Amino acid sequence: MGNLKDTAAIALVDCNNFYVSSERAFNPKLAGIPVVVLSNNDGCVISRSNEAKAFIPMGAPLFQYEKVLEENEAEIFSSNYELYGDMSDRVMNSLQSFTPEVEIYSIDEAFLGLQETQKGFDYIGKEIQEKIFKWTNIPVGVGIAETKTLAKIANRIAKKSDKAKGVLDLYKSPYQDIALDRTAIGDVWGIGRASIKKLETINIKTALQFRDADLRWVKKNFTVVGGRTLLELRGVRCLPLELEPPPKESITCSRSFGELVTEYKPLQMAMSCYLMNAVEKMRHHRLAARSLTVFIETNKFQLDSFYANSYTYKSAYPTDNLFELQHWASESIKKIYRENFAYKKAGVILSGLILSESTTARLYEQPNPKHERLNKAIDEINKKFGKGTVHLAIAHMGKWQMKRERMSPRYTTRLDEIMKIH
DNA sequence: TCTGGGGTCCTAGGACCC
DNA sequence: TCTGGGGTCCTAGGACCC
Repeated sequence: MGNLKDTAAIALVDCNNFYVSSERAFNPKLAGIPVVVLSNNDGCVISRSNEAKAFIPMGAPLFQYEKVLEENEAEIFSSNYELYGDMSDRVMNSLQSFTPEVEIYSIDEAFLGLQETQKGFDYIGKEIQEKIFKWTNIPVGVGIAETKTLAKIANRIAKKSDKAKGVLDLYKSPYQDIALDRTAIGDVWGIGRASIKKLETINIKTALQFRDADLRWVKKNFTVVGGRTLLELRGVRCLPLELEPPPKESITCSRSFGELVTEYKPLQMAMSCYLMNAVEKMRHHRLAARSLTVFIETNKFQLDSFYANSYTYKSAYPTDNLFELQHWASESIKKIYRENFAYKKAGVILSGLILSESTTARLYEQPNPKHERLNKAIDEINKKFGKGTVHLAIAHMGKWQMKRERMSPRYTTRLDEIMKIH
């Protein structure tokens, strides 16, 4: 971390409407028209092209907007995470060619550490934008400033303003005060709904007002987190670039069902399926879990008949063995399942994760070596033939599976779907 | 009929210990 | 009788992020 001290500026590179842009990257017919991508289960709109932003809000439930979408001749896609994940890798790999100081912050965002050069940051920003588009077909915005929080603000303005054309350098800029004055407090990274409300009562409405507020008061009312945000707005770097991804603390797999589930059996099957996903990911990271949480819930929009519960199974012996975890899961579901409820959603959380090679030897119960070999075999097959090729017998399909009625081909990761390009 | 999923960090408060 | 006080660990829940 010491070598990062001389990083002059931080750039935030953020893909525009990332899921929509990924769809467009392989389908030129989608250019210039309204396009939206839906959440799992085709429930909500989670990515919109600029044309679609004019008439549909973020997070809009599809059923409320089907008519509007049709009137505007919008193209609608189910989410295709294999495609987006692969496009994300391409963008992130491309960014590495500009600097080794790349923090992958999310599927569509990265922070870059930039050194001062003669070209100037604005020039570098434009270069990044141009090359990423050339190499991946994904348009990005670039915001540059002293800190992550300021870079976020620069990025936001860069995307909104026609003049900036997606790149804005606010590093030691005389325009910083103007930028902060025009940024609503709720658009500051780290300031959410609850904080907006609290700040309203003392008449703080802009990023500039927050920056110039009393630090002690902010710390008292918004903890150290709020204090950091304030200092970052003043140009004091509190959030360093994290070049190595921090070790995972938990892995979740949860889904809403395509159809409501009342019976025990299909619930158990769904849970097995989610567990397999989660365990596959966990083993991929060479981790083992100390505890497993299972949760179920009915439709949260129907409060009169709502039931939700969870149970956490804990063991002194962390495990990465699917069969053992399957046992933990079934024990847990038994404890929280209630008859006569229509369940809408369920999930599993693996937590207390540690590196699997550091699991302590067991004094009494030895893990079954047959199981271990079988687990390894499953890893191999899934790696070779794609996720979820091998299932536990109990994890077979059912009506609870999610709807994905409008999915595009997985152009980049499935050989059999590559040829479907129009 | 239909309303996503996957994370982290922080704090307060209880249990427990000396 | 006037009911210490500090430390640590754990958990639940809030807040926020993409």
